[in-house]
Amino acid sequence: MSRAADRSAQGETLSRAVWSVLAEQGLERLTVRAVAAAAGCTTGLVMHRFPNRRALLLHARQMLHRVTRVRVEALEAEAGSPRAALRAVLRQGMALDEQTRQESIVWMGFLAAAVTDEELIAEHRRNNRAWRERIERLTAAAAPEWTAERVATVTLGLITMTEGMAAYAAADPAAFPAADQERMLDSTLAAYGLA
Amino acid sequence: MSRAADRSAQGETLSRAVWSVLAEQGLERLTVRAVAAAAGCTTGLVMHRFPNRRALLLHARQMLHRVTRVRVEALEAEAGSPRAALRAVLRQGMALDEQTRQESIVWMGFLAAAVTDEELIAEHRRNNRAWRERIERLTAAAAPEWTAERVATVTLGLITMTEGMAAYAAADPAAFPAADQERMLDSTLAAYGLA
DNA sequence: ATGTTACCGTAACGCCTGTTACGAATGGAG
DNA sequence: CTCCATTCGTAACAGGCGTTACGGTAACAT
Repeated sequence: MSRAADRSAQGETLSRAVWSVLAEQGLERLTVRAVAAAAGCTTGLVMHRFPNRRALLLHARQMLHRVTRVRVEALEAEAGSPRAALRAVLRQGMALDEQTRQESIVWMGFLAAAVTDEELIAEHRRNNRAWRERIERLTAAAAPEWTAERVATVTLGLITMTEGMAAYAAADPAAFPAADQERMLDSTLAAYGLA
Repeated sequence: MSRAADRSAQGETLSRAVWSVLAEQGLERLTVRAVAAAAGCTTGLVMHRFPNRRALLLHARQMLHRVTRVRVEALEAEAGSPRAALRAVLRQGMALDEQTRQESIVWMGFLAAAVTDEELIAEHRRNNRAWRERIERLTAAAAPEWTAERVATVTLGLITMTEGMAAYAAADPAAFPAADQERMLDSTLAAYGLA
C-alpha cells in the first residue's frame, strides 16, 4: 500500500475512533489518549497525523458528513419514486436502531463541542444548509405543484422533526421505539399531503 | 435573611452561573473555577455548597426544569383556548430570541454531559416524559374527538419538531429566523388540523 | 465582652490534559 | 549492505483540573 493511502486510512481509523469515544464516553472524556486507545495506537501517532486535537475533531466531523451523504445518496438512487426517496432519506435521520442511535449521540457531541470552536460550528452550518437544500429538492420533486415558499416551510418542518426525533430517541430509546418513530414520520408526511 | 434562604439563594446563583458558562463557553470549559468566576465567588464557596462538580451540574439541570415549567404553566394559564395554549407552549420551546437560543444551547450542553452521567440522563428522561405528557394533555384538549393513539402520534411530531427547531436555530440563528420558525409551527399545526 | 460556631477564601495536593522532544525501528534507494 | 528519510512509540513538560485541608473572620449566644 502506498504512503498516501496509508495516511488516509489512518485518518479514517482515527476518525472512527473519535466517533466511538464520543458515542460511548461522551464529549468530556474525548481526550487524545482515549482516541488513541480506541484506535489501538499511541498518542504519538495521533499527533503525527494531526497538528492538534481540534484538527482531529474537525476531520472526524467532516468524515461523518461524507459517510452520511454517501448513504443518503444511495437511498435516494434506490427509491422508486420521489415520495419514496423523501421518506427513505428522512427515515435514516432518526434513531431507529443501535447504529443510528450512536450516530445521533455523536452528532450531538460534535454540536456541543462546536459552541467554542469556530471551525466546527462553520462545518455544522455548512452541513445543515446542504441537508436542508437536499430535503427541499426532494420535497419539491414529491410535490411539484407547490410554491417555493410552501416547499421551504414544509421542509423546515420535516428536517426539524427528524432531528428532534433522533435526539429524543438517542437519549431514551426505551420511551421512543422505532415503530413509534416511523408512525410519526408517516403521519406527518400524510398530514402535509406527501404520503 | 435566614441561613436557609441564604443557602438556597446561593444555590440559585451558582446554577445560573452554570447556565451562563454552558451557554457562552460550552461544556468543555464548564469547570468549577469558571462557574465560580461567573458567580463572582471562589471555588471554596462552590465546594461548600455542593459535595462535588456532578452535584452542582445536577442541581443546575433540575433548576432549569423548574424554571421552564413555571413559564410554561403561566403561558398555559393565560391562553384563551386549548389550541392557543398548545401553540403558546410549543412556541416557547423554539429558539426565537437570544434568551431562548441560549436556553437551547444550555439544554444541548446538559444532554451531551448526560452521556456519561447516570443521574443526568435519568433527570433528562424524567423531564422529557413529563414534557411529552403535558403536550399530550394539551393536544387532547385541543382535539377532543381524537383517539389516544392519534393524540400520541401527533404529540410526538410536535415535540420533536420544536426540539429540532431549537437545535437548528441555536446553532445557526441567521439561517433560521424567528419568523420562519413560527410559520413552520403554524403550518404544521394547520396540517394536523389543530389551527 | 467572650466563647463558639458556621462560613468561605487561600493554597495546596495529585491527577490528567494537550503538546513537544527525542530516540528506536522500519523500509526503500543506491 | 549501507545510508537516509520517514514513522511512531516513549517519556517528559507545563498547565489546568477536581478536590481537600487549613486558617481567618464574622455572626450569634451567653
